[in-house]
Amino acid sequence: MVEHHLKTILEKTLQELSIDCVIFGFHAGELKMLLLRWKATDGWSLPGGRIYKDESADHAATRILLERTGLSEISLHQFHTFGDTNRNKYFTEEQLLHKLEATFGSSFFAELVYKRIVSIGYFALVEFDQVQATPDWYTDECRWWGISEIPPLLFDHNEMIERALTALRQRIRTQPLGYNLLPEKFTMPELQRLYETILDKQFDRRNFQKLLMSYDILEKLEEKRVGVANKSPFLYRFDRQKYEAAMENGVSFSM
Amino acid sequence: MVEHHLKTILEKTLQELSIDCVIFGFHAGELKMLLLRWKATDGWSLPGGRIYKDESADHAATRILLERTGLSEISLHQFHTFGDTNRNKYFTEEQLLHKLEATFGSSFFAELVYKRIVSIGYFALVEFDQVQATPDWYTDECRWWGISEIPPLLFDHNEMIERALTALRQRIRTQPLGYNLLPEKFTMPELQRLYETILDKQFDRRNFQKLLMSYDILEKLEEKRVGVANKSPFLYRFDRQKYEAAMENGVSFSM
DNA sequence: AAATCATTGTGTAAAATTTACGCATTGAAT
DNA sequence: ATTCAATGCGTAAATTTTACACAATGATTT
Repeated sequence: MVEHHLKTILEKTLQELSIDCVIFGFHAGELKMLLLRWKATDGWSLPGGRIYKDESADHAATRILLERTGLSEISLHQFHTFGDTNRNKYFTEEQLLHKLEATFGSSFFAELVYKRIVSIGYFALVEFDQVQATPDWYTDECRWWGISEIPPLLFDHNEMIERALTALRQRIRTQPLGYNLLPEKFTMPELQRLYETILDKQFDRRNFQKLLMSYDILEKLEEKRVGVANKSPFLYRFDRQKYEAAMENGVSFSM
Repeated sequence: MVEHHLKTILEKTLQELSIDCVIFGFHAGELKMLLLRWKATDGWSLPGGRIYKDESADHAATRILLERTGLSEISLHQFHTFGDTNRNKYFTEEQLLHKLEATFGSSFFAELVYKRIVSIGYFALVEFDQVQATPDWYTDECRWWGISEIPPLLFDHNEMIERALTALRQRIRTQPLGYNLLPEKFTMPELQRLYETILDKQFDRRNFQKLLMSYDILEKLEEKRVGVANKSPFLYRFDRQKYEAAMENGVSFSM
């Protein structure tokens, strides 16, 4: 089964290139990302895949995101291309080949997967509860990991996550963030916690609110979040149009 | 000759990937970049090349920069990977194939070069006068073009330049710039003109000087530029150590 | 030789932004 | 009924950014 799949895919896709996606979610006050456990191993990796011969790299990334999460219409950001000759950074060659053989059931196929491949890295921000985490044909398990508990991953995927985070942190300084990452309605403290988590920094809630409101992308609703401890906070929602305008024109998050 | 070279190279390099470099220089108050004219055609492109099978993408970019300019020890920045299925954006398929045939002397090789290739884009900043502009084995001419006079280029290279410029403009906001782009000693107005050219914006020279001096990367020399019209300006030089520290820690160019 | 003039060197006040911080209110939990 | 942690709202201080003027220089012109 796995062998058949691999053979078919190898024929239809580019041989020297692949895609890897860092899919960020936000839950329980922590930044999380989706990881996959390779069949019959304890080896984890980022969601990734190959590029069909008649498919653009961007399309491949979008397709992979859809396959792993069920989500479409999510914007993906290409952040770096990983072109080292040996991208097996953490394990020994023997360890990695052993894992690959366990997954693919033959050393022939393991070698094919092990050979030099350049990978284009994309990251995406998705709404945690909307994700239907779905494994690959070569993975047993697909689940969220908190950013602080990520284990040593296959290939150079730990470095990929580092770089994706750097790119995200760079991005948050000039683009609004939260749409697709938070539920439709959210409170100001929730939005603040998202920013604080990504930048690993605390903000004064009064100044944070002032700055975010100055972007003119938030709509304050009549409703409040009920049933929560203490004073019930107002709910907010992004104004789609204004949010997109702010993406175009850029903002300056300078806290 | 060209055919032999192509055959040899095709064997030793990755088949589906290439590198393209946007090499920026600064001269006569204008931002310039190196372009190559393909043999026996009027078609211009960015300097580029293939990646050897045992060579990292970064190394290939460094090597290409060295081959075209004679310069080493220049930092290259990967800014985007171009993965569309059809990267011939400006000419018709017929026009492009015609040019490639003129260069390679056979439709067989033209087709090989025409097929789908994903390209990793790098940009570099170099000192204009230090560059020994050297053509490829498949190009007749290598020379500087002012940014405002760039013609329609082969493949998607106009888009590449746009993206490289965007990346450079992004970069200048958080990293110091000028080392490797200006001669060793330069005046404050010269440095300012560089910033103004890249960002296409004018600054107040007093505020500019104050901000740049606040980075603590410049050494003011005793000397002045002589023989120049009007009041002779002081010369400055980057303090290599402090410059690199500022690259690490980042600066905030907020004018 | 004197006058001209474009360019450079230098400092300060006003405006805008960012930061710091206090008190009243709410509503679940005690 | 009281407590208490979290929220809503506003203002003063500090810092940063912006705006701006006049003296000095030295090649060029008269």
